[in-house]
Amino acid sequence: MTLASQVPAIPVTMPDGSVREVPRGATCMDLAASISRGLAKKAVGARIDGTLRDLATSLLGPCSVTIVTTDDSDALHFLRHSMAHLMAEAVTELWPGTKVAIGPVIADGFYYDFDRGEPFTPEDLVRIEETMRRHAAAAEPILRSEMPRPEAEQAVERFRAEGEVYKAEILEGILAESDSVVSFYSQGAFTDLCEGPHVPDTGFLKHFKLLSVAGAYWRGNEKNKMLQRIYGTAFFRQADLDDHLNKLEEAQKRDHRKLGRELDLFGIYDDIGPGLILWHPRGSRVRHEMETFWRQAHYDGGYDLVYSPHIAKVTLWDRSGHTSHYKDNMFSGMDVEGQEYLAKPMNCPFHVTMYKGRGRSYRDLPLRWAELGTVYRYERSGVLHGLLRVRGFTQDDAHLFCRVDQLGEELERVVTFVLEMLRTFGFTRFQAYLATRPEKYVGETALWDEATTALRAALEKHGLPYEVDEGGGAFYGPKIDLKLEDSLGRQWQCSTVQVDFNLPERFDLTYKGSDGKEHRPVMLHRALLGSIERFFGCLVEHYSGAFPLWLAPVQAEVFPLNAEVEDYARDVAARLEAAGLRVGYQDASEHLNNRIKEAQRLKTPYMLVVGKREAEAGTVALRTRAGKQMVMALEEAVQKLAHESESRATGLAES
RNA sequence: GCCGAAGUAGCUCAACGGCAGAGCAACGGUUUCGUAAACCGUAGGUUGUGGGUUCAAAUCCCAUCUUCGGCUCCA
Repeated sequence: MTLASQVPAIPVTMPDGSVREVPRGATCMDLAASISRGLAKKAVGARIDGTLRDLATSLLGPCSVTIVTTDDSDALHFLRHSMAHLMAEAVTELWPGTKVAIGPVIADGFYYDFDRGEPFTPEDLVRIEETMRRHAAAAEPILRSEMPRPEAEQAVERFRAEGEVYKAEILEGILAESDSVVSFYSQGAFTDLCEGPHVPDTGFLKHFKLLSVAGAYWRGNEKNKMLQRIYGTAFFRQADLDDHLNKLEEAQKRDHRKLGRELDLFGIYDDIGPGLILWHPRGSRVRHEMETFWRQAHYDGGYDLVYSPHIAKVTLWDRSGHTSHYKDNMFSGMDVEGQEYLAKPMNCPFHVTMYKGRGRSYRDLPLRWAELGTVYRYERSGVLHGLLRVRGFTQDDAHLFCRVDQLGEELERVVTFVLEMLRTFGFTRFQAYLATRPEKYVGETALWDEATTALRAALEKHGLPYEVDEGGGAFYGPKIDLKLEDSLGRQWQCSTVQVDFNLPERFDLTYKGSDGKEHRPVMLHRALLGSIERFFGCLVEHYSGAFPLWLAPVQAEVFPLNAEVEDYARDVAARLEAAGLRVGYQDASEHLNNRIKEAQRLKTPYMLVVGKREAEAGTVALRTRAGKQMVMALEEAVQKLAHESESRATGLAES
C-alpha cells in the first residue's frame, strides 16, 4: 500500500529549534505541500519551484526541512485537520464500532462527526483528550497512500460491509468525479479517507482542547440521521491556545444577553413568551435615539414615513402569496366576526395595497415609503437567540416603487444609504453577499441582469469586498445582504436590499406613463439595520455596552461631593439638560466611590463631580468612563458634551 | 423541530436523600466623604412547572416549560 515505511526519515527543524526525524515517503507529499504553502522551507537540496509531485520527488533526496512558519493560516489548517484525525483515532479506539463521518477544519478549530449509539458526555471528552495526548506523545507517523480506481471501487463495498456507510457514500462521491485521486491517511491503527495534506506525525499535535459536543445532521439535511459532532481547537503554541481560550472568555463578557441584564436594557420573560422582547427604560432610550436618527435620515433622504397595522385579513396574505409560501413562519390566525386575520410577518403587502389606493403617474415615481414595522414570525424553538433571533421584531423596512429607468440610480442610492447608516453606528467591518438569479425565477431575464449589474456596481463603487452567492437570490429578484458579526464571530444578516419583480405582478401594480399607457413599476425592498432588535444586539456587543455618547441612555451623571454643594450640583445638571443632554443626578447619601462604581458599571460616558472647589470656581471635575479626569469650566464642559453628542461620534476613539 | 447540557433569592453561586445558605443588589439606620466596594441591621426562595419514588426530595425517576451550545432554517 505504501513505500513510506521503507524510506529513511527526514530531519526536520522544529519551531523551537530542536531537530526531529519525520518519516519520509508518503508524507513527503505533505511536506512538499507544506513548503508550497509556506508552512515549511527546506534548507538544503530540493527545488522550491515546480509541482507538488516534483517537490515530493526532490525531497526524497538528502535534505533538511525547517518549519519556519507557526502561525500561518495554511499551516494551522493542516494542523487542525490532523487534529480531527487524531480525535477520530481516539474515539474509534475508545469505542470500537463508532462510525466516522466527516472531520473538517473550521474558522477557529475543527470538528468530527461520529455515529455512536450512546451520547458523548463531558467525561467522555476528557477521556478522548487523554487518549489523543497519548497518541500525540507517541509521534505516530501520518502516512499517505493512494488507491488505484478499481481498488477504490471495491473499497466502497468493503466500507458498506463494515458498516462505514458514511465513508462509503463519500468515496462514491469522489469516484463519481472522473479523474479524482483516492487517497488515505493512516496513523497508528487509524486510517481515514482523506485528501490531505497533514502534518508529518502526531507529535505536532500538542496544544489543543476539545470544546463541546452537539448534534448535527448527516450532510446537513434534517431528514438524515443526526450524528454527534465534537468541536475542538488547536494551535502550534500553548500561548496561542491560551490566548484563544481567553478571547472566548472575554467574548462571553460582551454577550448582549449578559450586558442586556447588567445594563438593564431589555428582558425576555417566561410570562410573555419566548422570542418576545420587553424593552426596559434604558434600552428603550437607546432605541428611541436610534429611531429618531433613523426617521430624520429618511426624511432627509427623500423617503416618506408610513404606518401599518399588525394584522390583516387572510385574503391579503393569499394574494401576496404568503399563505402558500410563508405559512410555516406565520403565527396561526384569529377569528374576527367570521373572518380570519393573521399577524403580519412582513410589511410589503400593506405598502403595496397603499400604492394601489389610487392611480399612479410616472411623475409620482419613485415612491419611497419607509416604516419601522413590527412583524411576527414563528421561528422554531431551537433557533431563538437573545435579541438576534426573535419571534416579534421591528424591521426598519422600506419599499420603493420606481420605473425601470430609475432602477439603477435607486439601487445605488439605497446601497449608499445602507453604508452611511452602518457607519454612523460605528460598523465598518461586515460581510457583503450578492445573490444572483436562481433557476426558478419570475420576471424578465434582461431586467434581472440589469438589476444584478446595478447591485454589483453599487458594491464596487463603495469598494466593498463581497461574495457572490450564485443562484442564491429569491425567486422574485436579486439582492445584497450585509452581515454583522457578534462577539463570538457568528454572522447575522442585518441590512438587505432586494429587487422584486413578483409583487408588482401579483398585485397588478401599474402607473400611467408619459405615453398614456399603463406600465408595471419595479419594487425594491430594503432594510438598513435589518431589525431594530437584531441590530441593537449587535450594537451592544460591538460597543461592549459602552454606547457612544449620542446613544447612551444616560449621558452624564452629576455627583455632589456633599450636601453643601447640592445647589450648585443641581445647577450643573440643569445646565446640561438645557443643552439637550440626558443627565442623571445622585445626591450625597451614598459615598462618592459607590456612586462612581455604579456609574462605571452602567458604562455611563461622563461623570461630573462637584465639591466646594468647583462650586466656588464655577467648574466641574469631569471623569470619563475610561477613567480620565479633567477639571474645566462648567460652560466648557456643557459645550464639549453637547458637541460630542450632536456629532454622533462613534465612541471608538475613547476605548 | 432535532441532538446535548442547564434551571436554587433581582444577580453570581453553595448545599447533591435528612431544618435551603453566602456575597452583591434592595430596604431601615449610622456615616458627609475628592474619583471602582464605609459601618450596623432588616427583609427576600412552595429550589422553573406538574406528577411519581421515599419515613424524608433542591437532590432520584417521568413529563413539561424555559435557557444555553450546536444542527436545520432565517432580519
